[in-house]
Formats: sequence, structure tokens, C-alpha cells
Amino acid sequence: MAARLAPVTDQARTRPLLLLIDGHSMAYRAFFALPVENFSTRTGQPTNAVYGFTAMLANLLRDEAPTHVAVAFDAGRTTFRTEQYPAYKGTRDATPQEFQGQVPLIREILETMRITTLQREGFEADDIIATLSTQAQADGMDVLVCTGDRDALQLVGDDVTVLYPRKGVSDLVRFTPEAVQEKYGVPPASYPDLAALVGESSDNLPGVPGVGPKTAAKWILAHGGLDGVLAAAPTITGKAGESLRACADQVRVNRMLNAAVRDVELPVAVGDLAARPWDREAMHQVFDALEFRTLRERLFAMVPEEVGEAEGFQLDVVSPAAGALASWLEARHGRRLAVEVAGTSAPGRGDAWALAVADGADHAVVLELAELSPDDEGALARWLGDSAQPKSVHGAKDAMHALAGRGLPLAGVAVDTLLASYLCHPDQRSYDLADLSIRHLRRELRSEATADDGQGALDLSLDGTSPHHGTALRAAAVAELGDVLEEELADRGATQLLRDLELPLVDVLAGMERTGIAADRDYLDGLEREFAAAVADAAAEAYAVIGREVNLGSPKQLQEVLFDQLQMPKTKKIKTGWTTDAASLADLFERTQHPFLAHVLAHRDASRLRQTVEGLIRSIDDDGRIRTTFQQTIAATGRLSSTDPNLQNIPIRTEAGRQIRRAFVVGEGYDVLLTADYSQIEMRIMAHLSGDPGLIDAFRSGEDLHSYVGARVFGVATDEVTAAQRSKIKAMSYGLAYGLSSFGLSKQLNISVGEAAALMEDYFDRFGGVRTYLAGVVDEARRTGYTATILGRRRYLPDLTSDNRQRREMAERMALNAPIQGSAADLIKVAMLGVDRRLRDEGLRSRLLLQVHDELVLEVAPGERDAVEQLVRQEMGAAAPLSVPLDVSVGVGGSWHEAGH
DNA sequence: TGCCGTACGTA
DNA sequence: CGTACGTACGGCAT
Repeated sequence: MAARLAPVTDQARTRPLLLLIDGHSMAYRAFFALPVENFSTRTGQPTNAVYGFTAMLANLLRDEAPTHVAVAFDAGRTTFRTEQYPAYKGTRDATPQEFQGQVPLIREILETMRITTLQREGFEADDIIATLSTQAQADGMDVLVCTGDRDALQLVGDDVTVLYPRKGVSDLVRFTPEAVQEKYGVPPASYPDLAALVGESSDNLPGVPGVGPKTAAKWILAHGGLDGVLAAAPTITGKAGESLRACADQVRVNRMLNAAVRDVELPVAVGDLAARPWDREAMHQVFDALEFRTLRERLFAMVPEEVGEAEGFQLDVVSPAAGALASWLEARHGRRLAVEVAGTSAPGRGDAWALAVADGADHAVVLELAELSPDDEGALARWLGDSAQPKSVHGAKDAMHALAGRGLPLAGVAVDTLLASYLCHPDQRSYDLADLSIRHLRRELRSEATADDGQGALDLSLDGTSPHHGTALRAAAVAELGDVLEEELADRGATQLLRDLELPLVDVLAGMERTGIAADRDYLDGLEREFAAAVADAAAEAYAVIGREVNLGSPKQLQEVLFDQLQMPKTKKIKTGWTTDAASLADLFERTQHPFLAHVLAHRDASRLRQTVEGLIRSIDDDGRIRTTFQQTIAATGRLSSTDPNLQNIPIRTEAGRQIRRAFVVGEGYDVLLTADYSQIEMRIMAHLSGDPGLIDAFRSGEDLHSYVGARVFGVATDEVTAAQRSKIKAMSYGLAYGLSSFGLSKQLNISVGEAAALMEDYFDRFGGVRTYLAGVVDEARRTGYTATILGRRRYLPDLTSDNRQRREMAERMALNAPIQGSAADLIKVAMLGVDRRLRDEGLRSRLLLQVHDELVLEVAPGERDAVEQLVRQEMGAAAPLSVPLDVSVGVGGSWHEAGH
């Protein structure tokens, strides 16, 4: 059966409805309605106007369900109005810079939503709206005009309603003819007459002094319109009459200027404005970039029946009769088939209940795993475990964990569409199969029968042919995506990276996750009590100092205490006031010596540690081991990340923090934990990539890197470099790999910007290759659009050519860092594959447990200590041929703490 | 309940 | 105004 889109539903409307929006005016309203501090991207791009406008648009689409939509913008500075009356809109403040930049973003969004935007040199948006509105009425349509410009009220009629923002952009007043009459006392057609008399300060059109809407309406009604009023001016008595006579010319000008032009020549007809299906892929990209997560969800959730173009999958789904699976698979022997598993994938605790196999040629089988006959189960297990039978999977690691719950293997994954998408677009936040399907296949994964939420509920498709139809659909999508993405991978030079690095790594990571690391629960319980006591002590002392109890974990309450009650000097400004972060509190303590600060800091430390310990205790599985999940598609640089729990951020810097590492211990049946880490891998990669002779020499000499560099920068002998000098150099060296500015360096080192700049200058004098390299990286990335690591892993940085300085400079820093951080990630991944392979090849029981970016943790079986140390050193050291040695330091011990060095 | 902002742990 | 992450909490909107 085919999965079909639901038809576009129309809310029983008899006449088409045209929605016309004044883009500029509504965006401007949004800009002032939403605090810009709360709406900007990570890169500093302000987005309040974009957000407000889009949210408003979403509401209108939902509530009004227009059949036709257009957004009109003002074009250029000058219009026929400014030509006739130079002072027109003359009092308007220059639009803020932060607003200007947002209009193109709004246009981008509209484009992805396939909404027509219109502008015409010399005219205002209102004129375009008046023109279209007039045409639409003639075509028998209803019209909704959404604008913050009151002049549009003249358009209101039986078929035309104006939505005018009362407050913000979400609260819109509906102006029907009755509403206009009610509010202004004149019919819509007379509104411009009234406005001419009253004036419009936002347009810099003065009105008749002393004449407000009430008087104006009275006159207009009495004399049948503005012409009548002006004709009768000599007879109007009183102060107001006098003013009117004095201002008659201005009033005539006002009336001429506020008349909407209804016959602007436009490149489109009303019929062309029919709502079109969204370009969902492009929308995802724009919304990703703008970091509008919820708004995007709202939009997509709101109009699920949108997207007319995408077709469903034509899929013949069978649930083979008992014993028939083998022949189904045999008929497709050697062909690449897609596997999709319905189940849960917690490492070591996974389970699978259904599995679909699709052949990419409209055929799929769906298997209810609990109901498989022994024959079928055997056939399935053989095929799944046969590495010679190529498969495509979306997220092979999760599938492996789920299948493991049924004792089923998964081998021979030739394409993982999740990894492939990640390699092609590493900056994306999610690689949801449904989105990829739309994006690459132009097919909607959703079917009437889907909604398989993995909770085991049987999901009967409409024609009743197969349960878990959604799983089959997903398998079909994976089959096709596999082919499409292979080509995209090739285009992006990432074929090898997938085949030889990321895919083989899946098995290694799955193994590490399944194994987990043993934890000493009793020890952790003890730590928790210690830290909890420290928290309580610190809190009590803090309360005693200020004479009341506050929530020390609340930055807001802390601000009140520090800056209101204790009147301390203000720290750095943040969105919600002034920062209370540790660095600022420490700084305040230096200056004020106020004991409250010390207690707060102690409280923070202790509660953080307690919280970490509590999280770990919660994560201990029944067998006493903690299992993390390594995310392979999150970090845009190519690093892994670790979640649930994150074992890549276990404290190490402070003594109290290090105690936590004592809780990670060697498991039963094993001898010791072994840690192996690369020393200064990022600096070594910088040396290699830059080819700087001085830096390469530093590493080859075997001397302490920072002392060596310090000696050259300060012009002294290596052993004369002071500790202070060394730490400055260290900060700068690492900073360079992050795109550090002299300003940033000065702040970090507490020195003047001039000093910092001089320090950097001295550094670059001695290590000129570094400067050349760093400049070259950004240049090349700007040219090609991406950076590349040693293994060719790309990161695309379109913002390198942005007009927005903040965004551009952010992208530049990313470009500086991505090749370095990413190459380090490449190397340790290569090393992991090597270590894993050697352990297996040499028949060792020892195993990899953790990776922490530049460190591997292994569990060593009795008698294997020397062999493992040797092979780990070899594999890590030989991960790639660099022009500098890759030093590896190794430690062993009964716990992670003892094995550390 | 869910989201945002702040704070802070790691490399 | 230094990159890359994940987690917990408070506070607020819903």
C-alpha cells in the first residue's frame, strides 16, 4: 500500500481568503515588543523581530487558514510621497541596526515557506496591499490585511478586514467596517479624511491643532466628507474653526499623502499568491540557524497536512508466513538491504520488538520478533550477523543495542544513514529520519498508518496488511537514503571517512557502552554524605552572615543579596542582571573580603560535587557498572560526546573533584584500569598543520613545550622561564587554537590589551609559521566554504562571508579551531580502532571502556598489563604520521584516579 | 510540564 | 571579545 498524505483540509470555506501582511511594519512592531536580549542566536545575531513576525505569521496561518498569502515590504527610502512632501515620515528615528539585519532573515523564512514577497520602488507596502486587496475583491475573495499602519483602515469593507496590533504582535484588533465606525465614528472610506484632520505623527503629518478624532468625525459627518469640511471652513466657529482655516493646506496635503494607491503595477496577480507547500528542508536550515526550536516545531506540528509535493512510499509490505523468511532473504542474497528496528537502545538494557527489512525496490518484510518461528529466527540471526550481507541502517549503534536485547547480532553495515548525514552536515542538530526523507527523497515518511511510537502498541495500517507499518516505511526510506547519501558523501570527499573510520567505530563504541565501567557504590554513597554535609555547613554560614535564608542556588536571589542588600560593586552584565559566576564572585571577594562570598563559593563547589555524585549513583546499573552513551553525530568538529551520564566531564582539576574518580574502579575478573592520553595533542597538530619549524622543533626536542616556547618568546634560556611566564605562554598557545583575541588574552591574564597584543606579536615573531597557517585556514575556508581535518573531515562555515560582523568573527574562530580539534578527534578515533583490533587479534581479554577526547580508559585482564600498555602506546602513537611525535602517557591503577597521571 | 538562562564540569 | 560539549537548577510560561 502507499502511505499517503492527508489531503489539505479546508475549513469549509466557501470563498478564498487572501492574507496580506505589511512586512516591515509588523516586523518593526515585533522588534519593539520582544526584548532583544532574550532573542539572539549563539553567534549574537538578534532575532527578536524575526521571531515575533514568524510567530505572528504562524498564528495567522493557523487561525485564519488563508488560501492565498503575500507579504509586502517598503522599497527604498523615497516614494512618490517623499517627493511630493519631503518631510513625510521625516521624524522617524533611523531604524536601529539590530532591526535592519533582521528583515533579510524574515524574507529568507518567507521564501522557505514559499510565500510571495512584494515590493516596488517608489511605493510603500500599503500601496501594494491596497492594490492587491482591490484586485482580490474584484475576484470575489475575502481579504485580511495585517499591518501596523492605520492608513490601511481605509481599505476595510464587507470583504476586507484589517488586523491591527494593539500590543505586541500577537494581540491583533479586527477592524471590520462596524469596528472602524465604532472606534472612529466614521465609515472606513472616510478614515483618511479623519486622519488628514487629526494628523499622523508617525508620518510627520501635523493635524489641525485642537482637533482630535471626535471633532474630526463630527465635522466629516456634518459636511459629508473632507471636501465639505474644507468648503465649510469659513463658517466653522470657535478656536477649532480658526485652526482649520489656518491649516487647510496641510490638511489637503495630508489627505493626498494618506490615500492608498490602488493600482500599483505588480509582477503577480492575486491568483499567483495561492499558498504553496513549504520547502521543509530549507525551513529546517533557516530555523536551525536562527535557533528557533519551539517555533519550528509549532509550525510543523500546526500544519501537518502541508507539503503537497512529497509523495508517499509505494511499498509492498509482507509479513512472511512462518518459515518463509529464509527464502525472502535468499531471493535477495548479496543485495544491500535496509534494516530498521523498533525497540529501545539503552546500552546493555536494549530490547527490540519488531524489525523491518526493505530491499529498496518496493518490497519489505516486517517481523514481530516475539513471534518468530525458530526457523525464521535462525535465518534472521544468520543474515544479520553475516558481514558479507551488506546492510543500510539509520543509527546502527542503537540498532545493535536493541537487537542485543533479543540476542541478535548486527554486522555488515555498509551505510549508516545517520553517520552519512552527519559527515555531510556536521553542524545539524538532529538527523531525524523523517526530515532526511523529506530533504533527500522528497517523500513524506508519515503515513496514515504510522505513529509507531515504539511502545509496542500494534500499529495497524489502514488496509490492515501489516502491523508496524511505520517501521517498514522507515526501512524503505533508509534503503533509498543509503543510495542518495552515498553520492553526497562522495561529493563531499567523505566516503572513506565513513567506511574506514566512523562505521568501524560503531562496533567499538557499542562494545564500550555495553561493557560500561565498574563503580564503587559504597564509596560514592560516602562521598555524597560528605559533600552534602559541606553544602549544609556552607549554607548555614552564608545565612548567618546575611541574617536570612535564601536559595543559594538561585542566581536571581543571589543578585538580590549581593547587589541590593549588600550593595556590592556590580559585576559583568548578563541578560538577567549581573553575573554571579564563580570568577566574578572570587573577584568580588578579593575586593570586598566579604565572608558571604566565600561561603557562597564553597556552597557552589560542594553542591556541584554532590550533584555529580548523585547523578553517578543514579546511573549505576544492577551489575554495578555505569554505562554511558557515546554520541557520534553531535559535535560539529568530529569529537564524540558522552551522555546519560556524561563521563567526559568527571572532575579532575580540584582535589575534592578528583576524589570522584576514585569511584571508577576495575571490575571483577580484571586486574587494573589503564589510562592512556595524548599529551598536548592539539598543539602538536598545530605544529604539524602549520609546519612552523620552531614549534616542530619544540616537540622534537622533548623539552617542556611551554617553557621552550616561553624561552623563545621572552628571549631567555629554557630553564630561566618563570612559572608566571610559562603559564602566560600556555594560555596564549591554547588560546590561539581557539581564535583568541588580544582583548580576550588580556582579560584572561589580567594584563592590559597592549601587553597582550605585544605578547602575541612576540610569539608570532618567533613562530611565524603559526600566524601564516592561522590566516591561511580562514582564507581557504572562506574560499571553499569549509575547513578540513587531517582525514578530510569537513566543517562548512557559510557565515565566513556574512555581513554581520559578530557572525563572521564567530565563524572565523570556528574555522581556526575546527581543523585542530577535529584532527585530534580523527586521530584518537583511528587509535581506538587500532587498539580494539589489536586486542582482538592478539586474543586479549582487556577492553576499551571510555574515551575522553585525548584519553582512553581500558580495563586490563590479569597478565595482560604489559602487552596492553605496549599496544596502546603503539596504536595511539602511530595514529597518523605527523611531523612531530605523538607522545602518549600511560598510567595504571585500581581506580581511574590512581590510573591517572 | 517544558523551555530558557545561568552556571560549571571536561577536553 | 576562546573552541567543543552535557547536566542541573531556578524561574517562568503553559
